[in-house]
Parts: sequence; C-alpha cells; structure tokens
Amino acid sequence: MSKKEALLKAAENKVRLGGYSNFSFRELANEVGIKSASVHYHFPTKADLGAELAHQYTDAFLLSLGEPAELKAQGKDPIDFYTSLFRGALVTDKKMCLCGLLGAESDTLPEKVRIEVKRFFTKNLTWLSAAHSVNGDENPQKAAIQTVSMLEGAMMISKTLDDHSYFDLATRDSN
Amino acid sequence: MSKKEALLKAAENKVRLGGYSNFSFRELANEVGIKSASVHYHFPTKADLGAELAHQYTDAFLLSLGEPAELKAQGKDPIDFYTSLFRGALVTDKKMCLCGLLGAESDTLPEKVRIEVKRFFTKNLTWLSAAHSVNGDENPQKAAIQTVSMLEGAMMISKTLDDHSYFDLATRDSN
DNA sequence: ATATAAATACCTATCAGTAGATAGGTTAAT
DNA sequence: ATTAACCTATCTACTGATAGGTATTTATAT
Repeated sequence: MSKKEALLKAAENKVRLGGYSNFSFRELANEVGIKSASVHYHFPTKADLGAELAHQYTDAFLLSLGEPAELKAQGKDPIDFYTSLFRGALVTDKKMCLCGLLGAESDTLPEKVRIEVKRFFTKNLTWLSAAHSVNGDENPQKAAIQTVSMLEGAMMISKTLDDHSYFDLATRDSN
Repeated sequence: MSKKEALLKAAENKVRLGGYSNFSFRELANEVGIKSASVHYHFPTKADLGAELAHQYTDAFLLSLGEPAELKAQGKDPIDFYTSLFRGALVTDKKMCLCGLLGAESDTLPEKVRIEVKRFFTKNLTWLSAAHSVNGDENPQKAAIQTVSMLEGAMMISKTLDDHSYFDLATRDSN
C-alpha cells in the first residue's frame, strides 16, 4: 500500500468515527510514518483529501454493490444485499458510513467535499430505485429514499446506543 | 434571555450545523457579547456545555411531544405529530436534529455528552413504542426504531441534497 | 440601620497545544 | 536533467483552559 493509500485509509477510519474535523494532517502523517508537510505533497489541502476520500469511498461501495438486475438473476434480493453491506460496515468495522457522517455535517464542509457526499447519495438513490424496480415495488423512488434513510438512521442509532441489535430489529423482514 | 441561555442557543445552532467541534468558546462569547474566559464561569469545560445542551434539548423535545395517549384522545395520530416536529426542525430551522448529528459522532464525544445523546434516543424510543402501541401496531418496538431511524436518516439526506422533498417523500403516507 | 462577608458575573492576560499551510532543501529513481 | 517523494523549519491562527482581578448585587451579623 502506497503512502497515499495509507493516508486515505487512516483518514477514512478517523472520519467514520468523528467526522471531517476528526483528522489532522499531523495525525495521519504519524500513522503512516511520514511528516505532516509531506501529506501536502499528496493532497494540497485538507479539502482535497476529504473530497478524494469521499469519491473513492463512493466508487468502492458502488463497485461492491454490482448491478441490481444481476443480483436478482443470481437469486439474491438486491435490497437485502444492500442492507448486508451496511450491516457489515456497522458490525465488522464498528464505524458509521463515511458519507452518512459527512452528510450530517454537510453545511460546514468545504464545497468540493460536499459535492462528493452529494454524489454518494445521488448514486445510491439511483441504484436503490433500480433495485426496488426489479423487485416489483409500486413506487421505487419512494422505496429507495426510505431504504437509505432507514439504514443510515438505524446505523447512527445503533452506534449511539452501542448495540447493533437495533439495526437488526429495524431491518428485519419478519415481525 | 440570560447570557447562559444565549450561549446554549448559540451552541445549539452551531452543533446542529457541524457537530460538536463546530463551536468554540470564543465564537459563542463573541455572539453573546462576553469574553471567552467568562464562558468558563457558566460551563467549566466544553464537555459540560455540550452535556447540558443535549440534556435541555432532549427535555424540550419531549415536552413539546406531550403524551401519545393524549394526542390520540385529541384525534391526532401521534406518529404523524412526531414526524411533523422533525419536519419543522428540518424545514423551519434548516438544521439537523442536534442528537442526530452528535449520535453520528458518538465515538469521539466526551463521556458526559455521549450519555446525554443516549438519553435522547432511549427516551424517544420509549415514547415511540407507546405511540405505536396506541396506534395498534403489531410490533411497537420494531416500529419505534424504524420510525426514528427513517426520520433521522431522511433528515440527513435532505440536508445533504439540500432538498426537503426527500424528507416529504420518505415520510408520505400515501403512494 | 449599617458594616461586613460572600456570591455572581464578568474582565485582562496568558498558557501550552494543535491546526493547516508554505518555503525551501534533500535524496533517489527515471 | 527532471521528477517524485519525502524532509526541516517555520508561520499565523485558533483551541480549551487557568490565574487572578473588578464591580455589582445579595445575605448576614452586629
């Protein structure tokens, strides 16, 4: 892993725990074994780092999602699969969704970071609309916003109450 | 309004936009017309201020909610009423729920602040369980966590995309 | 009623720590 | 000779916090 990749990984961990202000160039530099001034070589400003982080996070998430129709063809419910990725982020990483946290702070983010967070949700809503469509839902757009809202909210509350059974209860299909 | 009340109000506005790190004693002091050292007279530490802020926010919210059974007796659907309070916070204030934002940052908050954020959600889940109960829902606890998750999530996404029609679509009863 | 004590609500001045950012130098690979 | 990937050293700005001072009000004791 290059220093640049290591910096992004370290930043992701920090942001997913405490938001955009929860990482500094000094901390990142220490963690990967370089000096803070050298971080500016890879990312001219903090906003540049934050924007690239959110962009790569979005791309990686979409990549691991695949295509709704393809999932369906494999006999998987795309919404269940989407939910399981969120659950992994919460239960395995024990961290928030990067863009969930940044989205809540949206008003105070540098413009170029906010644009990337918007992109995450726009792309997620498009994916979820298609997923609910292949599932035969009546109003796929409404179902899409409801799905991502519920997952982000359940994640946040489970983190707050430090108990992922809240997430499981909220997302359980049966009663 | 006393200086102390003004400090809490100023802090609330800042936190609801950018989280716990988005206010400083100097900024608050400037806004209410005192010096930063004097803020420490009212709140020994930043954590004390944050904790009192979250505590009062919770109490005020619960007070404006009233009792689910009482709302029902007045012919109001308690869940619709709960939803309308969240909508007001988003549309009128154009800000996040204080504890929604703090909850997402939970891992990096001082202990006494985190306790108050937990208290907000614990009390809200109790209220919503009762509300779904009087509505005759099959699984009121599951419905409670789903309701608050959806509202917090929809709020965050509407803030991010700067369009409260996402909130309205997510919370609309009809199709 | 008056003197005294104490609490309230601020103030000035200052501290050590951390923030993001920049200028300019070094080293090694291309 | 150039570029990549670091480095040292330093800057200004801001952070929460503390020590110690002042003026005003309130409470108590004589």
